[in-house]
Amino acid sequence: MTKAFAKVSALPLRMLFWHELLAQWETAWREAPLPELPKVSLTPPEQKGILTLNIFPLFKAYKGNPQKAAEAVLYPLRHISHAEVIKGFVNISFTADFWADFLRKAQTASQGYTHLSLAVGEQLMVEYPSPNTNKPLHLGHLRNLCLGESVCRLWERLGAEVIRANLVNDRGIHISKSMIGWKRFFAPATPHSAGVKGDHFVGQCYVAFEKAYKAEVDELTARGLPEEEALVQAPLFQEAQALLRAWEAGDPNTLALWREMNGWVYEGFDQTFRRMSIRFDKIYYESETYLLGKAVVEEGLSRGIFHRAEDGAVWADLTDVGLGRKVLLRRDGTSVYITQDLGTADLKFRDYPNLKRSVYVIGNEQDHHMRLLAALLRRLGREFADKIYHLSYGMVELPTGRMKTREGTVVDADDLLDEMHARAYELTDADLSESDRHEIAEAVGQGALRFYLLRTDPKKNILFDPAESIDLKGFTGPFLQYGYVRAKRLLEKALEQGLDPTEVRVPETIIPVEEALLQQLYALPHYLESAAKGFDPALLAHYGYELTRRFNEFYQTSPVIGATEPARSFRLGLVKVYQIAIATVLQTLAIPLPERM
RNA sequence: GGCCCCGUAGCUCAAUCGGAUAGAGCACGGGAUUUCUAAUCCCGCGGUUGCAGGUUCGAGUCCUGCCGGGGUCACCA
Repeated sequence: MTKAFAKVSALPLRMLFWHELLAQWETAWREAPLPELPKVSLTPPEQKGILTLNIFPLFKAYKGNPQKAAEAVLYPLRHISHAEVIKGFVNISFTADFWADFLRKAQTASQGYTHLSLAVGEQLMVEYPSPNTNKPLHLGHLRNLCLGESVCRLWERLGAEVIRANLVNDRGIHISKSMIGWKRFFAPATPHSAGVKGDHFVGQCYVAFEKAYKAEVDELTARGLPEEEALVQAPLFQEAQALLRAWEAGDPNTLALWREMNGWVYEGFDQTFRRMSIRFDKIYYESETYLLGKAVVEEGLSRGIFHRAEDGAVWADLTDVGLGRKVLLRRDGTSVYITQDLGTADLKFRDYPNLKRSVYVIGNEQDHHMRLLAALLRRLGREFADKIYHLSYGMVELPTGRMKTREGTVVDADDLLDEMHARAYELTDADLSESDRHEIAEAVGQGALRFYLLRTDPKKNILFDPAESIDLKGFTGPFLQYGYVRAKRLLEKALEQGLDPTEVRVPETIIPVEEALLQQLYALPHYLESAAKGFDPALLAHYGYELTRRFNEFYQTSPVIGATEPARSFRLGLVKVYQIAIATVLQTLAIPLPERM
């Protein structure tokens, strides 16, 4: 093996970024040719090496001789300074030349490092967070917003064009309830006159309705009416239904109030979106798409795909694909939730015919619903049906269980953002100006919250303990932000002394803390790709943490500016590339970069 | 009841296509600051990966059956 290695090490060296290097190796292995290609992974920290080639699968072909298998695998490879075989693993290290070159190139070339071209020319739509307009945003929406935005940014890193779309559920019985709540208990007040943020104001109307409605239901059940009956017969519910019919009939007064109240809500939402640096390229309103859905159902009906029951309701039979039967139009001809989704799905692809993917960021409580949607579109023969991807995420739970409006346990988004800000403010340097302190507090508070919501596998539920709330130490957003700030300040100091991080000299030796950091830095493109393709920002969050842990270890133990050449310039380059990498991670997770902390 | 998701240290979470001695944070105990920001670093403590089988060179990971938790199966959204 050493012999084979000596041969290849004589080849000229050229530093390649992750994807280029692996592609080159794969080509070499295919030409070799090997009975099977080895898997490449990062060498675990306790082992010496950067990359590990797994050659277990080759044992059969090489009669269980690891040395022979390793030789065959290593033969065509370049850039390697050291290799050792342990069991079925070949751990390899890179030369100091390679690393110096890497540190230079990573500073000047973003393409292939912080920006990849794996999805260039692809267009993809991400729909999030699609709120109802009867209540303010809550913690669940925050998880949705963080996930959605991060997934968008991940795909943009891969070179894709991303369309951020929001679907506003602006019609339906819930809006009618808010309107009645306002008429009964708040009119003629407005958010302005009440001094309340618009979405919160409308939320209060809704809650007021629900409270009065519940009182009516209680009274009816006390008089011996079954609850099902009481829920329908309560005067307030009747009124809400009448209002919904008036809305569908286009009653001018109803529409005017509806528009005004939705306007209040949008203004409130926009404030929160702005605070979170979220903007949309396209906003769909259900009030504008639900009729399209009805047309789709009619189409399916005329093509014999759906059928009308005797009572007039329209059904789809999906029992053959294990999804049972599903109503698409009520017996009175009005549309249900899935009806409008059919119309919206069509519209998205009419607006953007070249979408490679249409992503829906929606909680896992709607897994079944999304399966129905895809199955219905497939049945309708929509060729885009398979381009739909449901990014299903788990719910945010409290120690007491689910958040419940009725029990007042809903964690409000705006309140939480304020609380995080206040918490972070306490840790800011009192010598700074008030405006600086608030700017840092906002960045760090949001950083903590966003990291917290992103660090867990999307499909898993999150347990949110309001008492303990969000940490600012340990495995947190501020930990990564702090690493970024440290690097930034160090580089500023170096610049004051006229040091140039791009002038990276080849060090005599690379010490373990440097190599551990280099390994992580090198793997950035790998994590960007995995996180994007898996629609899983948590992968990147963990990467960013591990990266920063290693940076801190390096920072704590190894002087940079005070070091002697050539170590100084090499370390300075290392710090610079770390700064580039951690900034890439934070930006992709949509976590703010504070200037100082 | 059918279907889907989850179950890893006291708590919150990792573990890449099935790979090395299952790793972090919090909490707890101890230590580091004349040096580029200590929101940091180092050391210690902590495990029958829910249970029982199966597949194979190798299983937290795949298969089967149980147990526990959550979701869903609306002419609600």
